Amino acid sequence: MFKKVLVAEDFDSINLGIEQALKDLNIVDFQHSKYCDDAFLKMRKAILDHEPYDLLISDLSFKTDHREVKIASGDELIEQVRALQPNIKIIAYSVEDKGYRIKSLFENSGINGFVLKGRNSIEELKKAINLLAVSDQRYVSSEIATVIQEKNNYEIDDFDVLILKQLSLGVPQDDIGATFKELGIKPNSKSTIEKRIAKLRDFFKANNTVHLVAIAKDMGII
Amino acid sequence: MFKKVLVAEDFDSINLGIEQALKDLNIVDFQHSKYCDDAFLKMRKAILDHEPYDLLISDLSFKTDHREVKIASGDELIEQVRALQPNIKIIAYSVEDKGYRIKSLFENSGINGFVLKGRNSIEELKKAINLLAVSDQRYVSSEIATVIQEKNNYEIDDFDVLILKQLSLGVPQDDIGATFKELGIKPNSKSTIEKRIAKLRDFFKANNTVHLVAIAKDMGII
DNA sequence: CAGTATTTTATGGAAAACCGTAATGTGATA
DNA sequence: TATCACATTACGGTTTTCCATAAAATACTG
Repeated sequence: MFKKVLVAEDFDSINLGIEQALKDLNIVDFQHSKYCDDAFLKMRKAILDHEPYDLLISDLSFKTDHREVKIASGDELIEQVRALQPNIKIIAYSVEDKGYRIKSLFENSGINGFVLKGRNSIEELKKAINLLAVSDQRYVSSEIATVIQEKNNYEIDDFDVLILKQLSLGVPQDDIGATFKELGIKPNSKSTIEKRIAKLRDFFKANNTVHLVAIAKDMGII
Repeated sequence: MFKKVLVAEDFDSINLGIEQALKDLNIVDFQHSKYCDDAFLKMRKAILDHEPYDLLISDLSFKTDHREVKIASGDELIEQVRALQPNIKIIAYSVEDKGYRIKSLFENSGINGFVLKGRNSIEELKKAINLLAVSDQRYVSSEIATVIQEKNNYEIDDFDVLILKQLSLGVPQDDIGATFKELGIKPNSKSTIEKRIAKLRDFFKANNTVHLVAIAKDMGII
């Protein structure tokens, strides 16, 4: 079982819940940080003290407040921790349920487990901890397991996201091409932009561009 | 102090946190429901048993799952509970931080307190409980207090929200008028719809309608 | 390298959105 | 009832978006 655990989570109420889970597993040596920066510093200090953590449980989104921070999101924290201490096990504990996002966490950020916050998530969290303590398998919340492997033949790429973002900022289609040209982004003709937007409308079954942006917002793509 | 408390909150981790807060206040008679429907049934049963709750702590948004529900959101739950048992104290405990929404909870749904989930929210929750137990004052999280009284000279009304909602659903401006006519909603000419949208664009400093809907989504108005 | 497919760009016309202005309707007031 | 203020509707012209088609550029293949 894990010997030393760090929890990065801003909400105090959830921290109390996680704490309970850890106690149930007889893990007594744990700390938590309400800011990513703090968490990272704790990780680094523990290494210097030759008492490194062997598990990180991290939320993904952190509220912003008066305090200025270097690491603003769990995504960033996880990536930096992975770089700092490659062998540590990392569990993301979040409400995020977009396959697109979770897949990326496994593939790009190198998490070992993903637990979806919800009605039964403390049990899931315990399961994840138990599994990762003894195995190098991945753990994924049961609810997510199906979502994560959905292969929508057409994958939204970064270019699509860029366009959606511009649209949501109120940039007219004509100007998007110009903006891209300035930024050195390759396809940038009015025509191509139009075509992509049409494809996105089609893909998301949106009636018009306003609808498209509303959907993209709902899905958290932008 | 409150004798009997009901907590409506779907996340188990947060429930554990709230539980801790109640224990700290020496409140031992409390239950929690992970679904609004359950919460409402519990409230009703308690009245029939002549042992009604005297405090409801409710989240606002509940995840949807396989289960079919009548009451889907904390907003609805609160309104129905207020109708069922007018004298009960109700605290909304949520991440919602839009002044527009919170104001409406006080004015239309009749909550007595609002506590914003966050890094120090359990303490705030305790304060709210302590205050409402002895007084009929409103309690509002300190962070929110400022936001809530911002008086934007122009108030977005229900008609505006209706239009924004239609737009976000992909209904073309021409058709919105027609839709309103069918529903018997009064101003419904193409011209008026146009004018209102223009006013909203102006108010939110949106470059175009796509931008407007993106902003409205961000602000949680729709 | 020629030939073919795919992507990007260009173009023009139709539809929708945008914008100002004028006409009409409605309610309050004296 | 007359008048004023204001909201609603109507209308026309301009801009932007939408959509189909075609040309040009690029990538792929034998």
